[in-house]
Amino acid sequence: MATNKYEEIARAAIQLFDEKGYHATSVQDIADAVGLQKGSLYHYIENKEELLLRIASQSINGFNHELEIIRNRKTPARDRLIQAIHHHFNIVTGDIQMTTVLLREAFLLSDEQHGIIKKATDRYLDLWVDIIKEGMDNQEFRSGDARLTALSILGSCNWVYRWYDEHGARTPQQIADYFCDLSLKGILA
Amino acid sequence: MATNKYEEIARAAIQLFDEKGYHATSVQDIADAVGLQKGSLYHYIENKEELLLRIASQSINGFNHELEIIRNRKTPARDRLIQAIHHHFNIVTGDIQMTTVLLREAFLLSDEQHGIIKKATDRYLDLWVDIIKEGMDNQEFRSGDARLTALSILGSCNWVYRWYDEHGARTPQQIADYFCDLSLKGILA
Amino acid sequence: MATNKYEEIARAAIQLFDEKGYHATSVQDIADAVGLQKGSLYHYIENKEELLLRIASQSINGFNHELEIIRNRKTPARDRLIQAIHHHFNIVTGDIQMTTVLLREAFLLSDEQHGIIKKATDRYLDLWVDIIKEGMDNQEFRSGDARLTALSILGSCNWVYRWYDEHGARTPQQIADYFCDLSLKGILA
Amino acid sequence: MATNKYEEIARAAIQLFDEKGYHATSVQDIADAVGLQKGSLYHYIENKEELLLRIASQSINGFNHELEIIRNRKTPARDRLIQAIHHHFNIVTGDIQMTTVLLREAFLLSDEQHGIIKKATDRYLDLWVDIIKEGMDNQEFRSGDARLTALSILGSCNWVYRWYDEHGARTPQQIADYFCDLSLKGILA
DNA sequence: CATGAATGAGTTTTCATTCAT
DNA sequence: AATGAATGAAAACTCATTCAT
Repeated sequence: MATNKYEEIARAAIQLFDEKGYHATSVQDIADAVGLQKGSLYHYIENKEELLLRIASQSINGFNHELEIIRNRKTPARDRLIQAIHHHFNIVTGDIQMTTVLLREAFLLSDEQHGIIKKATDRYLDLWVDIIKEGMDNQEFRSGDARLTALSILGSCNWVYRWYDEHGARTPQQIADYFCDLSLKGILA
Repeated sequence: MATNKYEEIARAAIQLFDEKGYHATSVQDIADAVGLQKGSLYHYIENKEELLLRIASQSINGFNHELEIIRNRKTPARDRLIQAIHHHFNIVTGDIQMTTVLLREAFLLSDEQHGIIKKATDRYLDLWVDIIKEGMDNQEFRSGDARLTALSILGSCNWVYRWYDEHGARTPQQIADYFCDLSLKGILA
Repeated sequence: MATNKYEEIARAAIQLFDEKGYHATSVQDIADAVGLQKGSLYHYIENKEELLLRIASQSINGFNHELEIIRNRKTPARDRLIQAIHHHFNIVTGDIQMTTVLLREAFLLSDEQHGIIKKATDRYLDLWVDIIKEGMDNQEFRSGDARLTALSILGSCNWVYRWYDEHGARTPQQIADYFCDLSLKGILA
Repeated sequence: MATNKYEEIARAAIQLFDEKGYHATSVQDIADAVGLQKGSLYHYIENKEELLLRIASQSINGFNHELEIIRNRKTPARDRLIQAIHHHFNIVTGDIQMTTVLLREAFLLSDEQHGIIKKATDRYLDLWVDIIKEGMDNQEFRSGDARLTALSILGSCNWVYRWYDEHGARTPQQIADYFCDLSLKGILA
């Protein structure tokens, strides 16, 4: 399944951190999941915390990478906002466990390591704000507080990790479309 | 300050669980915070998990109690939705630490105890759905998937616990107003 | 035997550190020796290293305390040197295990903690140097390098921890007398 | 530098055992120091303990070999004692790290292996005793307890490993001369 | 009500050694 | 000769909980 041992370990850790939380997952649990002895894990990871850091980093980098590209497109802000929402849904629903680790467990890192993640998630928010601000500036969007608007939309998109069910009736695409519509037009008749 | 010792303990626990997470907070930490010996805590709590359960229960009950009332009012759905958002903001910003414990730590409870919290939070969502569905039925709101709509609005309101800063420029009231406007009318010009 | 639990633990540790060395002695070994569980030890010590530090500190403080007094006496340097040698023998032979820990194991402490011991042992040497220098100045002793002389005499006295046998034929007093004679008059006929 | 790989490994081990002690030095540390993988070391050594044994053996054999020759010379005991002291200083100051390993770490060997070293160091003491006894018998030296005398002189010479500084003001030769003078004539004016 | 000693199971991590390649 | 993955035992330390006083 996994292309190499580290990936296998990280995948097991992601699943366990998602299910039980970082601290309730022992190194023994991870070792059991990949069929290694506890001690052998340390060929692949430096320690448990570094493993969490790598997982969280990989996750937020995935979010940032493409949003960076979307932000820079020369298309209407409205189109880019829709792309941003779809992109976000793709990542969250594509690996909901890893997203959960990022959003719920990363704060457990030591200040220094958490700072790395914090910086990257702040960057992610900034990209959303950029798009919205441009839309407000060119009057595609009603004027307002771009940051608050971004926090509102991003909040509803982030929350998805708490309720999305891959066996549910709707595809991620459909849900994302619905969320786009709500964000753009609101709920009033 | 605290009206009794249990309240004092719970308050210390809330603060510590918020800062460091449930598992990273030791019973010793809590004891230190209230100036008791570890052993003495057990006169007031049954065990650490029960303490978490009580905190989470108190929190979600606070959310549910008034929303129950709001839902039952005979006023337009639009008004009740606005009240729901304001109510939510009041509770989150009124005790952001307790909200954090509810939203981020409660899943660490054993299945049985987590079930209690899960049922109550599901109930909370249902109340939002009820209001929205009524608005859709009487054509105050555009027709759509009331549950998805509730998840979207509730998501953006829940996320507030991650970024709200009591020393920020805007009052909770102002932010809530802004969020109501966005939910109702969207961002398009 | 021991007047309190910490003393009991320290005594067990001294004996084990002497026999097997600090690193070859596990916390479990110490716990076994005093009939406690491993975890219970930590009511009395902060950690294993602090235990070593306390033992080494107690030991060197014992050496320094009385030599300080001897150095300050207004008696001939020769008398004080003899007292110093006797004092040293008393301490070494009175608790040869603790002396062994001080002389052989203290360097294993972290730099910071070892620094504390190093400073105190340097002080001890200085006291010997003081006495010898005064003897050289007032011509009780042949003139020479007081520090080298001190290192020579102290060296032969320290080495005692390696060979002294409490079941041997001579009492510490007798050995000390013999060493005094050698130091003062040499071996030549 | 090293003539072969084993020498290189032993040299690295000597340095590390001196700095950190035997148990605080991991096989990994030694491997790192010589630029090999941990596993590769085992082509050159049987195990860590055997490495310590070989180092300690080499060290004590160096001490014994020439003292054997000195003891057997047909020259006055006084001359041979002076040669013994100079010889000892040459070895200690010529490789103070190896001497440290011999004097401070060898006791960590298992009983059987430590026995080998113990026998050789006992032999070394015996050679000193022989010389001194001959000096006492032929009245070059004052009569007395030859073994105690040897322990006194050897002690001050051994202690050198604790304080000798190759960047110090005096050469090993000068220090040895000074120690010879003290041993022979004492410190009294 | 409060203490603090004691527990015992648990945690993460280290490490000397082996061995197939 | 060299590697590096794997082991398994052991290390120091933590912690929620109990209970006699």
